[in-house]
Amino acid sequence: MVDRQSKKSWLDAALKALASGGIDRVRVESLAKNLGVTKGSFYWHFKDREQFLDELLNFWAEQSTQTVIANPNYPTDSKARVRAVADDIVRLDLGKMDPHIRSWTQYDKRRAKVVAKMDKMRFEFLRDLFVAAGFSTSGADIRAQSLYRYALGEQFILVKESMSRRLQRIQAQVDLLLQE
Amino acid sequence: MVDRQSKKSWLDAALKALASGGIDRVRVESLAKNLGVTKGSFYWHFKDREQFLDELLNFWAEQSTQTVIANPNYPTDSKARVRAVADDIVRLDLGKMDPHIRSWTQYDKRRAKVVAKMDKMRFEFLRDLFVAAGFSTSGADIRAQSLYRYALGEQFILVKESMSRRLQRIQAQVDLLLQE
DNA sequence: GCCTTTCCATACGCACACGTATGGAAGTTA
DNA sequence: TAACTTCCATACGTGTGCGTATGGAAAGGC
Repeated sequence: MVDRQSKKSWLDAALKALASGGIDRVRVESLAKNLGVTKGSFYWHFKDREQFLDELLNFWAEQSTQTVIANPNYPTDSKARVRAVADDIVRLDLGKMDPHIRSWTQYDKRRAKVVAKMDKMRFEFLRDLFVAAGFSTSGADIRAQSLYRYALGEQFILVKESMSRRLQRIQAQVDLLLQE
Repeated sequence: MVDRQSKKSWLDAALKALASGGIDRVRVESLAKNLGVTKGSFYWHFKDREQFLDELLNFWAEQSTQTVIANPNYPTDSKARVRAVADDIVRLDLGKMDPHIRSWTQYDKRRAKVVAKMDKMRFEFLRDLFVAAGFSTSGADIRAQSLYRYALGEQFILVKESMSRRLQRIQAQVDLLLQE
């Protein structure tokens, strides 16, 4: 009658809830209602809400990593690759829920570590792109820092803009970073 | 015995709570406990929590505006002014609670408007700095967008870094933006 | 000194959400 | 088919937080 749930289906629902309004919308009974089950299911799959939120954070980290970093379809030309990645960052709304994640984990040391690790991974991914494009270590560093902050900031700007304008803008930013 | 409270003391406490863990830490009874009163006081000063949160958002907007934009002590030299502002952005942790604000208001259209207005003000303030530094309209535009996103992103990076390193980095970023 | 206004305490009802206890349905194994 | 495992429903206790009703203390006006 009612489909059986897996851990993943709970985590998927939780990610959606998180994106739609922050961590305090990730409620056991609310998710259960969305999934068409009761919390009896939840407490069979998970110990409690805290442990569930831990798994949720790891789940988010995995997904975010694979979305961009693990994409195998980028151009081989190093500068074109930077542009393609920048494009994806905006287009995929990669991390439209970063504000929720960060607002949630900011003062939770254990969880902040997971996010810090993500930041490190993402940054190093970008830095390697600039290194491949011929910049020195320090030059690639500052450019990667800049681009990553731009990407993060992009998600928090609440001014409405068209996608084309946002793409155009990040490309202008990349132009600035790639020059000289 | 107990000091009488004003609207402002409630809002101050709420801002602190917001910064310390997001909007769901802004609870009437919790704030009352911090202030050493009961919620009887709260409901005398405010209609309900919703209206209070509205006032809180405006309160935040005012404070954020005055902290940097209304600072009268910046250098007169246009490029030095950009550097001074960039310094303040990092040093004052201007908006260390932007993630909380944005996670909170993202899908609340009415409140998102307030935040969007803030974004617009901040951006225009930065853009005017670059215009004063001699850049064209479009050149100042892209640079201001870049710097603003950098400043926003700066608050969300959870990697621990020393203040001096952060200052050094944003100055390098400004160098990049000011060149040519 | 009395009255009014300002501000807060106390007590209550209510809704929501967590976690647990227990039973039962559906599938699996023997 | 009987026993066992997997997964979920139901019901309950508890805590927390919102909002209201009401009384009372403190301060100023008359």
